[in-house]
Amino acid sequence: MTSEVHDTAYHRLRAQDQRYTANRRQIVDLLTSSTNPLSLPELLELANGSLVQSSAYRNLSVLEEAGVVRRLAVGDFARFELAEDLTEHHHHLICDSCHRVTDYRVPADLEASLEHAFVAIAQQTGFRPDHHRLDLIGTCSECGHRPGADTGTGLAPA
Amino acid sequence: MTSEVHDTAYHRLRAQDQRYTANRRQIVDLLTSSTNPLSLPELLELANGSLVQSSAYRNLSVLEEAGVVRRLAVGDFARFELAEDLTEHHHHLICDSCHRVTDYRVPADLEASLEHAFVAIAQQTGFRPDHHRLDLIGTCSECGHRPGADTGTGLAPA
DNA sequence: CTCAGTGCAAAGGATTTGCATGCCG
DNA sequence: CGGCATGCAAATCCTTTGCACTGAG
Repeated sequence: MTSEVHDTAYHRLRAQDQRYTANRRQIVDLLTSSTNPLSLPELLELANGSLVQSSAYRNLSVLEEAGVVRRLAVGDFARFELAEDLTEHHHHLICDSCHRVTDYRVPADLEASLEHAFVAIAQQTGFRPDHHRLDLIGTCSECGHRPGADTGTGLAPA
Repeated sequence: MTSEVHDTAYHRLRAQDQRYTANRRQIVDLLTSSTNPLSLPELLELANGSLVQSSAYRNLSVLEEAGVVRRLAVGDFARFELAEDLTEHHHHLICDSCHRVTDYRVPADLEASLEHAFVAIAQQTGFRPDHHRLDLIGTCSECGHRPGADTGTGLAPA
């Protein structure tokens, strides 16, 4: 399954005349093993010094353009996760306090109702939807206990 | 209706020992008359030189804390709109190309289904939802005609 | 008078880019 | 070999902050 992700990543990069280098592979690995979207500092920390900021940003851009990675804008900085077709369709719980993001899913019939509504929207407005986003914004269970927690970097509090 | 918004804004600021100054009033005016969330450059442009960047940011922060304005993170920069209880509940069509945002609404029964699902999520995860966000990401009708359009600033192309 | 609000300029922080070097194909 | 990927450092862009000044109560 994870090798399948690498396989897909490889082919999508190839399709854009890009290489699937060790650095890019490691980024995909880290995103694959994480249960939720990662900020760049988090990614660098998980890589334990083997990734460099600027190259990581560059590689994330390449991966994003190849459709392997998706970039999210949460709070003041970006978070990255695998493209949806490499994971299961899911949505995000976003904590207003610590800016951490957790995945969740809704029942299939609700997703179906949403899709149905989007078709109507598209027809009415001429907007061509690519995907949707159903985020819940609030306070995560952890910050519920520690009011005011906010690390700024998106890293776990010390 | 618009004077009602000012009235509410006034009282919410007062509740935080803040004044409802001419600058703040103008920001609320501009947000009220716009049909969609505005970036800061857009706001300044609409104000035609009568607003200053740093003060506008500061006032938007004050208005946000008072619950008059909501800040969105779209793409690389922030966009601002009136708080939801000063408008109707709505969602956003976000154009991947020009980063412009348009409001839309879904049927009430679908909103009800969503709320229902969120209650379940909250119980399962301990996450305490404040509000939700149902964005459609794709290409707006305008960019569908002009592929690749992206002004960077969120301002309309020249 | 006093203190919050304002404008200007400088600082800050996330992200991007220029450039010389290293390595894959 | 040739060109893309990499790392470092400097630059960029949005946003925030420091500071002196102004105006309302």
